[in-house]
Amino acid sequence: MGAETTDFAQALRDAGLRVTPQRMVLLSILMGSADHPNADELLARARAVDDSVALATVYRTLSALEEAGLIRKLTLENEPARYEITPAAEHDHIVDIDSGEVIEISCDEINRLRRELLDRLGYEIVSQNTLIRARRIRKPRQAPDS
Amino acid sequence: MGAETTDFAQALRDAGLRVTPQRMVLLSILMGSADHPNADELLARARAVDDSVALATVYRTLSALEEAGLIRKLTLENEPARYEITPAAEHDHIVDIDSGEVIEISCDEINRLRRELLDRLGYEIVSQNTLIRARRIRKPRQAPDS
DNA sequence: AAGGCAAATGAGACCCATTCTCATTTGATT
DNA sequence: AATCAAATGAGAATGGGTCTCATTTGCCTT
Repeated sequence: MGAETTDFAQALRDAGLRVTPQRMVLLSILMGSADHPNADELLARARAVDDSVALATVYRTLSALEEAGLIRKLTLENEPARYEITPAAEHDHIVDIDSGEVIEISCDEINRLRRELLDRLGYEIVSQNTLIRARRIRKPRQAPDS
Repeated sequence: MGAETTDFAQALRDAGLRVTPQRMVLLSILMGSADHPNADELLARARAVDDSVALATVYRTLSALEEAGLIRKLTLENEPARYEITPAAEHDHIVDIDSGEVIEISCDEINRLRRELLDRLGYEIVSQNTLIRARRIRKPRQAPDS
């Protein structure tokens, strides 16, 4: 029993990584985060659970999880990188330049066009990262979620 | 006269910036570069013309030129930012993960879709940066330029 | 053409996100 | 339980980028 816990441990093992409390904590924090925390924020949240976690371990774990494809790193301009669980559906990110908030947008059509375009150029996409800096001008026409 | 030289000086003045030899050198280097140099490379190229240019000036000038909209900063993952003259036609960038080369792709259709999508969410795009890490799989179907 | 002054520069100190080192601990395997 | 490579904590080191400050220089005024 303890389906989620087992999942994390199994996911780590499947990725060829040892199961350590630090990795379990970080993975569960990321899995349970609706936002996109950076390394410092992750350290703070991890320490709330296990106050011995070191920043170096956060970075090492994030690198390992990223390499294993379990999480994704968002490289922003002029601020530390943020992280998210690898999304099932590919999506891009908007950074609200006034609030600093990061919003996800899914865009299948854009992704399809991009893949086609790259294919025509003889490339295969390894990863892609679209960062849109934008300003809110009004309420959305329709709720983005649900 | 010297149309280009005058153009650079005028562009600087139009942006509310003083015309200095350092800025002229950097602007002309960027204008004449087909690649996407980073700050160190720009320093080296600038010093070939005027060996007193300082790295701090390169960064300050790049910030000023970016703020003025004359150039664009490309924030990459795990490597220093690169710069390019603000393109007439908006385009995205492919980083060839094997060669490190940066390739431009224009994608009007993608840009249109993106603008529409953001508009529907109540946002106005301030700037956008798409970075595609890709691997060459074969020769392009058709030459990308001309 | 000369003077005045805010802006720009060069040099180097500094900042800060991230990585590295190394002594110690720990997970997995036998 | 013993073994040992992998992982960790703590703090030093790295490196891209920014800041400080004394000096220089555009540009404006006269």
